Amino acid sequence: MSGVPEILVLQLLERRAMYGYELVRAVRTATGDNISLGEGVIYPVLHSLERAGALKAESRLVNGRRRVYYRVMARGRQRLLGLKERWARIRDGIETVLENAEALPGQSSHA
Amino acid sequence: MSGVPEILVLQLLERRAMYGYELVRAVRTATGDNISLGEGVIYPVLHSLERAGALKAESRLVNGRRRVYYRVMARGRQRLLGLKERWARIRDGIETVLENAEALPGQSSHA
DNA sequence: CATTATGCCTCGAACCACAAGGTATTGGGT
DNA sequence: ACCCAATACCTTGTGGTTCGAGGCATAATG
Repeated sequence: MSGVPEILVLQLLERRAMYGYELVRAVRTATGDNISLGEGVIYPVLHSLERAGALKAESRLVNGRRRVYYRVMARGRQRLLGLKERWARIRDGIETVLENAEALPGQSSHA
Repeated sequence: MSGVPEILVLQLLERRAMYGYELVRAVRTATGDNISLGEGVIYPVLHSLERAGALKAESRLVNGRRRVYYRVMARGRQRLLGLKERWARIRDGIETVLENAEALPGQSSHA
């Protein structure tokens, strides 16, 4: 329905290349602690996006530890655009229903 | 992640009792054609909400056809409140990421 | 009398989310 | 020297959501 993990991953990677473990923390901080995705979500998303040609992986060695950096390819940017439109429709649809529901019963004060 | 169908069903039923088939069209029109949920989504949601005590079903016969009307119970209103909060967090989290992403790279023209 | 619309439903598949585990290295504490 | 936390990768199992594609039955329309 929402594709929330994908949209977050793609958008964050569009700003700069990151590796999975870093992305897990980035999602939490960049959403103002509103959304938190575990490694069990991030890694599979990363792999499927790479298989789809949306991301390109590059393995680097830093401090003796292996990091797999991902950067967005053209196909990933396209996909992000589609997800954004889809997201806007869902958001608008829900907001419309929630607002109309509060507007009808009384003149109310809203929240 | 989002619980979009549930929140729509609960919110629409809070305004007035409806039956499943009616709800399918109500979702489409109330969201301004932004969201469309099939019967394969609506009916299972209705049933699980009823099992959870959030909805109460009442079968009526109209024009020789059977209709199952659902209305929201106290537990359903509570659930809706929780879903709304959850929705607000997800929405804010995503909007934050999407906006910051466009604000940083260049001054851009946005879309 | 056949097709459409109404109205209910379920099933299989795909996806999402998470906790829990597994592997390996670095760095700190004691 | 030893252990444990943090870093960094990964998968697997379980459960919940969402979806499309059907199946069933009656009423209205052509």
